[in-house]
Amino acid sequence: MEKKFQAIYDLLAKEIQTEKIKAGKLLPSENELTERFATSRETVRKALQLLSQNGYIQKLQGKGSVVLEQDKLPLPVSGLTSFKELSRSMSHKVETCVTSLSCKKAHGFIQQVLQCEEGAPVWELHRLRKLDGEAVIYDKDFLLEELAPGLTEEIAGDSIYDYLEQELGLSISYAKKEVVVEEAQVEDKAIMDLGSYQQLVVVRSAVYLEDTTLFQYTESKHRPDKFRFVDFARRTK
Amino acid sequence: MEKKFQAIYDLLAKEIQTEKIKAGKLLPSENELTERFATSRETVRKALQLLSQNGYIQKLQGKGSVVLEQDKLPLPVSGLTSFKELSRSMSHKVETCVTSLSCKKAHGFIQQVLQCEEGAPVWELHRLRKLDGEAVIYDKDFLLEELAPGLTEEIAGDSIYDYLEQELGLSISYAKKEVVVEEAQVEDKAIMDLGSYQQLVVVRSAVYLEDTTLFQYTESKHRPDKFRFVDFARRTK
DNA sequence: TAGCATAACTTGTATATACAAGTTATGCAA
DNA sequence: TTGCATAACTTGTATATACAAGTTATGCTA
Repeated sequence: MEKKFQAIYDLLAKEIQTEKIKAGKLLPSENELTERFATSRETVRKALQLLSQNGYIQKLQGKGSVVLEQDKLPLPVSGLTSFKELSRSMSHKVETCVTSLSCKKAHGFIQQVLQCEEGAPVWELHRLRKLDGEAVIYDKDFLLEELAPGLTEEIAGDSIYDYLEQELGLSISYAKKEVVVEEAQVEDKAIMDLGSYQQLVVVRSAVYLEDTTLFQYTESKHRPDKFRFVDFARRTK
Repeated sequence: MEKKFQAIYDLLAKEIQTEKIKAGKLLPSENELTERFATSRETVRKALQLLSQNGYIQKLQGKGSVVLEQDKLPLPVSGLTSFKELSRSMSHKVETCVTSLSCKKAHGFIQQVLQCEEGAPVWELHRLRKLDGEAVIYDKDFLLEELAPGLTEEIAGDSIYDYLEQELGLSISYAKKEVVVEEAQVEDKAIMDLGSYQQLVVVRSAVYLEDTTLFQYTESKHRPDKFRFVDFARRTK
């Protein structure tokens, strides 16, 4: 059985997305929702909390839950969205080209960031991302071989996250991400359509599994004019 | 009386920060904490949820709550951190210089983004941020005059958020943020120490109050080599 | 000893109840 | 009509209980 609060979340999220409930309006009260879904108020509140965290609604004590504008709504919560998802929201033609996939022995920098044994087998995956025909993003992924033994070029060309979660049953838990601007290297210029750009936006991210082990390290280089990062931050404290 | 779960959160967060509880170790179980704080399990769970959201711990069903590494812990949750906070975590000399503060009548673009009446009074605040003596960040803030009537240059030179929250009692609720790279304008080059850089990282953010009204719009231009954005994303769904 | 079922933990979900705190509409009184 | 107390909403916090689901250690059995 699917979790109840998740089901309520999905249903309400869809109603907001399809504008069945319009922005600016109030959601039905917690008590009404409790009755409608034949559940307890706490369960409804968990669903509403999720909606709030993901930018669908804004809760106001004493008033109710206001539905927020959705047109500019950023992706779930930045940081774990794949290129595929990203392109779905923009309306562009997207291609992914695997330029290399090899299994190497970890050493030096990679061994250090992945926190694995010296010489442990590690997938090194290079992917070139094209947006409307132009090569504008270059990804280098490093992931532990023992955790994704069946990786192939075909799989890698699709969404890696989908493969990890659906096929391997690994559940990705959280990611740390850093965004900086760096000088384009000679090899970057050879691979990507950089035009006269001399700098690249570099996104480095570490993906952790549920057991807190570091699983994947990615360096993603973006042509500056095609880079866009959207973030939705909520005040917690 | 302070909220109980918040108090528990503060206490545990401090213990993690001061490494009284070390990274990699498990937190006491929910039942133990319930007893220790003489409260109910749900209250403890709310505190733990906050700790998890802010990257202090990682909850694992059946095992417990693992304390995460804190050294690389990014700022609270990106998006609402002020320049002052940012500089505190890095160890650099920081200066803020208010280059202009004026109250203008809203029109055109600004009237549109702030969603206010044509001609409504709006503060326009320009600030130059220096890092170790170099002018590397230029902020333009626009905020509704009626919500911050007593703004002065002195206040603006400090942290605006502190002023809004502590002095005016306004509670900031959430912010949308966009990060892109754009060509440096002639006036940018005149104001900032750009060297040979031709592009700037531009962060545009909208700050909302609890009643979901847009309150402040900020455009922050960063010299690319001094820009760094850190994000901590947690899988929600 | 080795293997395995099980007991004893852990966190996750769902329910019910009570009252606090904030907002809004009602309706009485001046 | 105006003003104000109040009632009737809303969401927020705190508590108690029950069972599900996942992990780990115990200890029995072969």
